[in-house]
Amino acid sequence: MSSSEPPVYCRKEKSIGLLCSNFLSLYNQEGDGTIGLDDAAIKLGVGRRRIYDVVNILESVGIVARKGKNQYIWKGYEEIPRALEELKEKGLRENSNISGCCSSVEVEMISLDDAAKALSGENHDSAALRTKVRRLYDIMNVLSSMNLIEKTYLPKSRKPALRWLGWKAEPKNGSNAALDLNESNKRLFGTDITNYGSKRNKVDSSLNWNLNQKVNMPMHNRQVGLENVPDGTNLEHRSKHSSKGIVFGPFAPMSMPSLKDSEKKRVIEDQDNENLSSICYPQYHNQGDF
DNA sequence: TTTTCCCGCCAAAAA
DNA sequence: TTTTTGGCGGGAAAA
Repeated sequence: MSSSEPPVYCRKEKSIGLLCSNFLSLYNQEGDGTIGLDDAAIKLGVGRRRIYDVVNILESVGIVARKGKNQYIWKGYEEIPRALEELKEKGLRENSNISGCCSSVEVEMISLDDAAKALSGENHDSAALRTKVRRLYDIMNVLSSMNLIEKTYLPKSRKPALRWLGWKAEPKNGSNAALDLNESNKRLFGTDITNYGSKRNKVDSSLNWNLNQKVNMPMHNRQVGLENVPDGTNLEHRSKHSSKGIVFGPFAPMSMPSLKDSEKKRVIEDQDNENLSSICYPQYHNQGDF
């Protein structure tokens, strides 16, 4: 009758892409550089499982590195080129070429199911492929939240695809060959709180939806007001703490090694399964480090 | 309807 | 053993 709160469960507010953005915003200018998983989970208002999702991908890209149990360290965005290059080297080393695409060593755009196909080797199980696609969505969302890739569609087939964006180091403007991700960025960070403890199908309408407002903004000037939801005990404080105005650092600071047109989205394949050998491994094998 | 993909069960590695 | 990591797929929101 009277009190009719919009009890709509909004799925987008719980996405890992958003979680990744918040994670990066939170730990970017931490001088300490230490990242505790529980701390991150609490501060970002999600369960530990979701932190693993984000952190694993960030690790594969070099932004963070595992330090120990429940401990990661912040490496920074400048590690991205190096990490991607290593991933590519390893991918090329262990696998002559990827099954599926055999043109250049790098592709700037592949369809989703081509990627899933490549990740599955010769396995043509529809179930396995579907699982792969699900993982791919996860990875795509975090990588695109960092503007490393972009979700698009094939021009011809209208099928979902990913395009490599990277840092636009295009020596095309005639200026210095430095990077310029100033205005060429397409998809930008969303900045919201990630979780407020509402379930999937049922919503607790007893909390305020305090969403931040900046969603589209170049990365250098991105500012986030982080809201911590302390394990869902009292989430009744509205967004008013602007004290934590975090400015998102530039993606690639200043001294970017001259990365050629290499570094493709090999990240995805590698992080998902590093062994694209002749045989198909139905099992994942994440980072071979310790 | 199909596509997208969040949630969390639960098992494999660590501790 | 307990705890930490993280595959994996159900199934519901979104398109």
